[in-house]
Amino acid sequence: MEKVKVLLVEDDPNLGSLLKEYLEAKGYSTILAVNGKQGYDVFSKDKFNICILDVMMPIKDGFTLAKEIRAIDNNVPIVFLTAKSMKEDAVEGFTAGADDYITKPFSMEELLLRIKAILRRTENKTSIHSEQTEFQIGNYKFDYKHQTLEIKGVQQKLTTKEADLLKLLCLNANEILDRNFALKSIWHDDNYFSGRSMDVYIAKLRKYLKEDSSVELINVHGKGFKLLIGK
Amino acid sequence: MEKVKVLLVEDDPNLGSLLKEYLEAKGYSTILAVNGKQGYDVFSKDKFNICILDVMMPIKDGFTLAKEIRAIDNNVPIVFLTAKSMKEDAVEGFTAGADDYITKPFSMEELLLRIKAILRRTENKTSIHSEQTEFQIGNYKFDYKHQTLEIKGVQQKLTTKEADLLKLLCLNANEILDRNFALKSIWHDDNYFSGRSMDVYIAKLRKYLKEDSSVELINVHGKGFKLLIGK
DNA sequence: GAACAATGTTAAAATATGTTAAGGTTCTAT
DNA sequence: ATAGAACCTTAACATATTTTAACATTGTTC
Repeated sequence: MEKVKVLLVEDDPNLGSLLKEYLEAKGYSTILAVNGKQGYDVFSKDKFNICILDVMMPIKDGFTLAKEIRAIDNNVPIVFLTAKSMKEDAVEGFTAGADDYITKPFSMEELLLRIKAILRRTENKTSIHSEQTEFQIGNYKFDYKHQTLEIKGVQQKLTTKEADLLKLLCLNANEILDRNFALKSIWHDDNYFSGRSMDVYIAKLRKYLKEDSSVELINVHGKGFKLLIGK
Repeated sequence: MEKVKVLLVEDDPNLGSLLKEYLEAKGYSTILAVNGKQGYDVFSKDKFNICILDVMMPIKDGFTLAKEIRAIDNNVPIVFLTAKSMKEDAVEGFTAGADDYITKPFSMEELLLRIKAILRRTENKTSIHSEQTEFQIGNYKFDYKHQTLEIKGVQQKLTTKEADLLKLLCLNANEILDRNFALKSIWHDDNYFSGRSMDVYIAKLRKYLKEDSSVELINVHGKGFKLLIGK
């Protein structure tokens, strides 16, 4: 994972270096600029994952800077730090294309949490896959993303429902996958018919999985199913 | 543009209906649920653009509900309303996959602004209006603006519909492109015939994309399509 | 072990999607 | 304006996926 780069523009040197230090300690590569003009220069030369801008600054205020940044990059997340709590300011800030704003005083933890929330949202779109997508089931290799189950070089294509159910079973391997939990997760419903439908899929999965005798898909009466793997 | 759908879960009936009214007035289609359980039921039956959850509720609290919602939909934005201002709670909230949280008391305008910020962030990434115009699809290079798809120096000209659909798929690469969302975005209509038309285009795109075996355009039954890129 | 509930299993019914080609419609060059 | 090309929709038929039905088996309770 690449290090996240933060542009921090804050004219108060105490707060600025404090935040920079904190963010660095949390693993973010942070550049601190002390006014809007410098902030713009830095931004135009480098690429950042997120910008944190103080609103009230001499020379060039945060809103103006945000607009200039937007002109260069329409997508980079921008967070405002503002002492003002007035509605109008907030409106102006968001209009300028902000993704969030934090009113001073704030805790550094809160800032961090908001940064994380924003990054998660943006990164999720671009990173190939953050969730687990490949599973080893005995001698089988299950690729959830591609919906395939392979053993001895033979590949079985799975349907969406088959893959969903098998994934849940894998995530709960050697533990009970609760019947109702699975139904709600996949069928979004736990009525009688959905239940019977799931039972049908369990039967199908058992068929697929019988090439490896160390793998078993058993029922736990009244509770759910358990995928027993290996050993 | 389709109306934005908001799921609001708030146990205080006064605050709840006040917010609902306000959001409706602002043009958001809002469903109000009065507790976590009801919120879950509503969510599992319908599709929402954003969820606003009160944290402290009887029966099922907002954090628990958020986890359940995440199990169904890993992407829908979640905002917490919380009277608590403790760090720990905030941490737990964000861990549960929240995109923002607002501490009571808050102004309705602030809520609206935060909702807007989040929606802009999410929609821009996936909507046909995204500014992004060039995409790498395995060994293919797709130029949306010029409507071309190129591999090994061979250039295929795309029609408008082909390019639109491929762009939406790229913006949601490795994730599900919801069938109805795509239909509404490109065909401005989700009736039967538009759907069949889209299926025809999917088939055409599959033909174009079969030069690179690491690229797959698969169907997710009842949901939509997924463009799988790489590995 | 009788009665009921839960699960196993297979197949038919109902939906959804895949694909090709035939019809329309719109655009473009003359 | 009009023929031809390009594009989009609709039709028609094929296949895939999911749900429902039907009946068999297993487990639980008393």
